[in-house]
Amino acid sequence: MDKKELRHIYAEKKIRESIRHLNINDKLPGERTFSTELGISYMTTRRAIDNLVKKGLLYKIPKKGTFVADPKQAATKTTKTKNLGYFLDSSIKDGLSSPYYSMVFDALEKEAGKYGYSMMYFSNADGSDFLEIAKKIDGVVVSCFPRIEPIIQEIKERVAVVCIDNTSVDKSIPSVTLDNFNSVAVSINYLFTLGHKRIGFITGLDDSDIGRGRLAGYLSALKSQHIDEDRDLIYKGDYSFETGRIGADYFLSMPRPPTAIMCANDSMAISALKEVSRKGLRVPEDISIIGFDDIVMASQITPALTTVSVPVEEIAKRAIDILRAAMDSNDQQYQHASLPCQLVERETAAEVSNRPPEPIKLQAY
Amino acid sequence: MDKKELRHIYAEKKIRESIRHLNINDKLPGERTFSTELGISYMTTRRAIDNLVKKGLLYKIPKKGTFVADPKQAATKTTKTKNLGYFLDSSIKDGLSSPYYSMVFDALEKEAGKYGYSMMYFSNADGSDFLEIAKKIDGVVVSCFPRIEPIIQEIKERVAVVCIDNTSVDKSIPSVTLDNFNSVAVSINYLFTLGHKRIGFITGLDDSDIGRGRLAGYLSALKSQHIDEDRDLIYKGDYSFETGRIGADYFLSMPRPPTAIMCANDSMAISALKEVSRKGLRVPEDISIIGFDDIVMASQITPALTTVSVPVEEIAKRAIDILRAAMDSNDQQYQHASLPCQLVERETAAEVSNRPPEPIKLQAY
DNA sequence: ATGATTTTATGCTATATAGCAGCAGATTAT
DNA sequence: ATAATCTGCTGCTATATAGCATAAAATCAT
Repeated sequence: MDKKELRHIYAEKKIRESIRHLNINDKLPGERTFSTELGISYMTTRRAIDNLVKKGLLYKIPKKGTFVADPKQAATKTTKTKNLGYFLDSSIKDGLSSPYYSMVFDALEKEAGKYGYSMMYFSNADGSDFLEIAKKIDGVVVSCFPRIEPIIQEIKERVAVVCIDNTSVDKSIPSVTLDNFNSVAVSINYLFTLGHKRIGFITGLDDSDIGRGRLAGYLSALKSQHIDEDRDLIYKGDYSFETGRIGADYFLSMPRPPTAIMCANDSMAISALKEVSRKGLRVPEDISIIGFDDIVMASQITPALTTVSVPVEEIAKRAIDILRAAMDSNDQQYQHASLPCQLVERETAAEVSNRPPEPIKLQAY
Repeated sequence: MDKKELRHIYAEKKIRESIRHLNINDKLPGERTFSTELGISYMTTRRAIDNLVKKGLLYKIPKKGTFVADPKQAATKTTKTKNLGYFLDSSIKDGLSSPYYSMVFDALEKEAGKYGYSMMYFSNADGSDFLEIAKKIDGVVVSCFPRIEPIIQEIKERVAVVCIDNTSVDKSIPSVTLDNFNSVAVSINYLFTLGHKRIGFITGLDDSDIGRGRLAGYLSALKSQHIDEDRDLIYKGDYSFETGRIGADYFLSMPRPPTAIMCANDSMAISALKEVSRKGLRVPEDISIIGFDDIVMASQITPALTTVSVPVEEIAKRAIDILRAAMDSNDQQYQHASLPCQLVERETAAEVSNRPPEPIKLQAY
């Protein structure tokens, strides 16, 4: 080390050399590693790294480490807002206070924060000016539903877009979705292993991948067991508590009710659960119920809901990754990820009972 | 100098004080002057000054010195962003996916949208740069907690601020809060009319108005009925499901358990409910439970939770009103609104039963 | 006295140590 | 085997000393 050369400049050079062979997004060794290797104090080494970050050769994820940056993207810089949006169709019941979407938004905010982005939330209330909105953000995550597709296409012209939960109709927008089909199929098979043969299904809306995928998973699982599809065992819900209750009511009033009910989301499952027990039947002794989403409430009600857990953090991570890639290099890639979900066995699904449910005894209210 | 206070923070405060009498554009004494005066090292003092520069109270002419800045110039945001923020302390469990706060945020977004504002969400993750954030918004709603008060005071210098749920310690920030005291008192009185005399209370945290107000309401109601305060009937919770469960457990293991439990929020109430029924007791036949917040889940569990409904929309409306006023005219008004809440009678509170609860019979899990 | 030179004051940079907090892997206890 | 606990790593913050550079002030030589 040249006597006159400043330590941090020297460190900078050395670090630069030693990362030459690394690839983009590779993680650098720890800061103290460089420090001891170079025989230079920790803070000075750190400073050298910080300088390289400022110069765009490296980037940091706070608390995580330092990584090799893409030199191309360092060059491209327009005026960024450093804001990302989350767009939720107003037809979603309860908007952001709906338990599933609030989990998603919370996860997005945490993930975005890692890269210095702030999250905005937009519901498409009447009179929303999407051109104005687009100016406020660099990219947007959309809980995509067909009915808002025109709006999304409009936004797409302006900022990076990624759909979650559903894909766009023409697949021109990258997406992070769930393996709804297999998740439900696995759940139904689980009910089979518990001895259930008559399994009711309360659907979601059939206007989206989610609703269709979950129903298809149900039908496919039945088919794999050579059980004839019985339209009477399918109740058309819309994810609302209301239809969960009515659906349960409908099933219980059948001459031969199903011994298990799978619901396309947790809200309906919880509502069905409530209705079933209001009718004097016990869950899971008399009837098993499985939901979908694993909202916070699911594990906390009594009995705790057996349901399909959705990898919300992973969705957020992927979505933000896609947006960052799209924002940095202007070449949009049409990637579509479909994430697996996990059946969580709790207390609302059990072996089918041999005797039929007792006659219904309405409680007075 | 407080032992726990950071040196540079302390220095910042002191410097702030000592420049109060100076006029705009006056030159400050040298950095080393402050340093020796305060008995704090030069670099630390320097850092304090740099912070004040960042905050817009001072400005520097390189190599020349530091000068007093024009506060108006710093405060006056030239360009309106048409964004408002919602700031939630990261110590809040589950962040925005916590049911109460997601309701609040949703209501804020809807209300803000009426006036053409978009909502942003900020949690104070490590490394958040509040000065950057302040640039993105015209005003911010803060779910105020004492532990983030310093941050809020900092934000206040830049944008309009309103606290909800709690007030700021020095009351210098307008607020919209709840009448926690009377709401709980009314609930306890309601339990009295149902014949309950031994009423347990699971508290929230006593670091905020909310927690203290709700506890005070409980104590006051007891007093009004000339019931001696019994410390054993107060369990210290923290709003989490965990403490709800443990609290219920604690009460049930008493030689003479209370016949009713009031909880400082719904999460603890629901969790307590679950624990009580897990122990083989029935709600409300054996024990009554009342919550607070009326989160979405409250009306949907079985049995539906009797709870105190919080006027979330009204909170949002008032908060946005205050922000709009503050943003328009630059004269901040120190108004403090306290909104009444409504006891919602559902299924978890009923007349006290004459016979004591049956012996506890643990279910196997 | 005036220009040259040295000193000093002052803003700023370079470099260092100490310690915290979160996380992960290792180790120990149940 | 699992849970609980410890330990060490790692990124980060707080605080400090040493010393540079420049400009003003003081000193000095003529």
